[in-house]
Amino acid sequence: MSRMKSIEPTINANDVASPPRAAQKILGVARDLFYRQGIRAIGVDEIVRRAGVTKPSLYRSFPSKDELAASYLRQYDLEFWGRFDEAVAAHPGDPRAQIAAFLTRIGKRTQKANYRGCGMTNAAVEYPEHGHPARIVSEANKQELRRRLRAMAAAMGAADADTLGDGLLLLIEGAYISGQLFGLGGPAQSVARNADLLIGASLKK
Amino acid sequence: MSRMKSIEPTINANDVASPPRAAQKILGVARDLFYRQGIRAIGVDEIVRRAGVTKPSLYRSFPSKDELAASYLRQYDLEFWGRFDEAVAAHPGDPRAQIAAFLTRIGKRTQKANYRGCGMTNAAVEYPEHGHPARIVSEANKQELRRRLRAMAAAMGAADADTLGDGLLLLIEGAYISGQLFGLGGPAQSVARNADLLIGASLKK
DNA sequence: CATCTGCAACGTACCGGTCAGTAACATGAT
DNA sequence: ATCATGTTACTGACCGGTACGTTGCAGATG
Repeated sequence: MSRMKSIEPTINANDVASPPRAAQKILGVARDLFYRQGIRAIGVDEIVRRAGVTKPSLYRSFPSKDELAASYLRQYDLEFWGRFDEAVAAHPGDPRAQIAAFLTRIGKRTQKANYRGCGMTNAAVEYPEHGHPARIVSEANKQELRRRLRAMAAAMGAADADTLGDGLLLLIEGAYISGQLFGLGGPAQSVARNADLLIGASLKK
Repeated sequence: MSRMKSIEPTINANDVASPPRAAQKILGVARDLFYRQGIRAIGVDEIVRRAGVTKPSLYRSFPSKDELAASYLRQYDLEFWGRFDEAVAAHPGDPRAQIAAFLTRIGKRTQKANYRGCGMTNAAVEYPEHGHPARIVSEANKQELRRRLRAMAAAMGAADADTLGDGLLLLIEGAYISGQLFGLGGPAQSVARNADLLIGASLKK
């Protein structure tokens, strides 16, 4: 804090538990490669090569590749809820509009090139084994999403809130998958419209 | 055929265009392991070991592991359309009931232990690279499914048939994924109910 | 000031195991 | 004898992971 270098923010000096610089580069590269090509498809050698570091640097910051994948997903989780809460905050007290905003955004993202769906969902598909570090993060994220969607469905006044919340979750997961299965012009672009139809049908008593 | 062991049905002798006995054993084992654990997670050594054969036997019948995976998916494709057409045939001329039957069956399957979703969908997640043999089979299956769902939506008299067809596809894909993400009691069990609500909302002008 | 010391972050070089794939040979039926 | 099938034994590349030496820098010592 005392010395000023004007330029160079010096990411974080030694204030609190500074992670090694290499760790951040590794996580950044791993995040990119894991998302775009899959976790199993990427070896640690390629990660360290692209990050410009070496393997021991990776294993000093992460106990294993599986834990590196889990770290990637934990960061993904944070960003996911950031986007979700953004949509929620944009329409205070109006859960239907919140869902619409969130799904409209998903629908648009699925139409961008190199879209590869949800990193959480993909990781769970790649690692079906129960108890895998990456899968644990993924499952926790999905269960929290289910909880929130059901709560929002209840706040909308749905007759069967749990069914509507689950229906919205199915549409969302379907959009993630369809977005990477079909390219441009795929079914995922209609996720917001279909969700709105489903909500309408679930509200009318 | 001469010797009788009383027990032992001797699966198929050499009747017609006999594919090597080993090839069928290999494909059977591969199908099981690929579906339950993922294609990338299973090595060819484990396949031949569990099939009781050796590696050259595999590579005489299949040009590569990727092509073996594609063969697995082609068989999966056949069985998939078998189930689909079964639901269709059960309700002639009533596409809404056909969809309901198909989705009810999916909803039930997702609640069985060791359910791992759709082998096609999973393979596409495992192999994001365009042009991969397994992915080609998977994409073709999904595009045909989309075409049929849209046609059925049109036959129902939906105002926007393409949107409804795509919405049904999103629900189906969501059920596949949710079925393996959440265990028992997951959102996938409500897929038929949500689809029916969506259909109802899409039909009423 | 110059030098030493301690330590964290880094790189070199390597480990055994497994990956997909293959060459060369054995077997068994016709 | 021929030919499709099965087997043993191997390849080079890559997997995740590690033992160990090197570098750079902070603070202490003279």
